[in-house]
Amino acid sequence: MKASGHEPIGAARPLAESVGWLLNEAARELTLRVEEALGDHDLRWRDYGVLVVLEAAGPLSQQEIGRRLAVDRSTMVHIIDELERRGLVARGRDRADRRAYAIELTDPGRTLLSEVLHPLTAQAHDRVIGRLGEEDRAHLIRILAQLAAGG
Amino acid sequence: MKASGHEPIGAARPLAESVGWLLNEAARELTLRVEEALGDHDLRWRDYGVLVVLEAAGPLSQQEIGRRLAVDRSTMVHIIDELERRGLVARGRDRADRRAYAIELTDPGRTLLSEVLHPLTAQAHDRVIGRLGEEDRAHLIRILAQLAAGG
DNA sequence: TATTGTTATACTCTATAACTATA
DNA sequence: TATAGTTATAGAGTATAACAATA
Repeated sequence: MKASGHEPIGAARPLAESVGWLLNEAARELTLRVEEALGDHDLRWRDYGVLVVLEAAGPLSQQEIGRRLAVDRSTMVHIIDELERRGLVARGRDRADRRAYAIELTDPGRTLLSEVLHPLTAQAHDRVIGRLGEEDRAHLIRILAQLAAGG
Repeated sequence: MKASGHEPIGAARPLAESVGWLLNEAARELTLRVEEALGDHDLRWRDYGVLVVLEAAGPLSQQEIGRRLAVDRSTMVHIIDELERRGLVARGRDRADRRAYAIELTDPGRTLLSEVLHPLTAQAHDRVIGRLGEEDRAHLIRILAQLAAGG
């Protein structure tokens, strides 16, 4: 370990200088703000994620939505149950595979998304990353995308 | 809303382009890698956080540690219980306030941190942010610090 | 009165395993 | 035999509220 050619990695650093820590702090705060905003409409971060995925990709099976959001299919059942109960999504049938649903956005779901939820979450985002200059913001997105791509 | 002077914030964007999403993805992956590494020593992200805070700040009360890690004091009890049981921290008494403990790193705790845990977590970090060039890495840290400072 | 640590408790979130209907 | 959805259940993690000792 000592011969790894790196800076002294065992050195005592304040937590506030660790990338991992900072990354988690930033993510937590942003998630918190977004959930605050969504809370007015009794929605969670996850619910919004489902709606956004459907908006971008079109009808998907529950399992496929779960795969994209890293949520187990048994957990997806409850999430879709609730969104369906509120009329934001509908459980259509996949004609090619009758085991699977084709979960789709309803018109009210699509409208809520574009007229209320997107603006709200964008505002929440801005309250956090608005602290950054335009250039830093673009930089941040590019770097994060690079990290995500490597996963 | 329409007259806010912004880009069309209601536009359908793939989730993968949202800062919030990317931030959470990056944080989750990094945390996962770090926990993988710590798991070999039966420690969690939180436990490591406690040790690092103590290493950087010296003896602190349970509540103060919790405040810095955003953990409730009732939850801190269990975390410190376990770390104490394993001899990594000790519950010293705060002479100025006999209600509070002065939680301190033991010598084995300090040694484990510098000889094992710091190197392990640094390696885990590197496996994630090593994908970035030196310049981007510095940039990322600076930007995240800026975000954190604004909180 | 307020605060530290503690305990018991309850709640949220999530995954596991077993089932059904289809494939 | 394998897979989508479902259900019941169990586990982890956490916070809330009340209590004792001390401030």
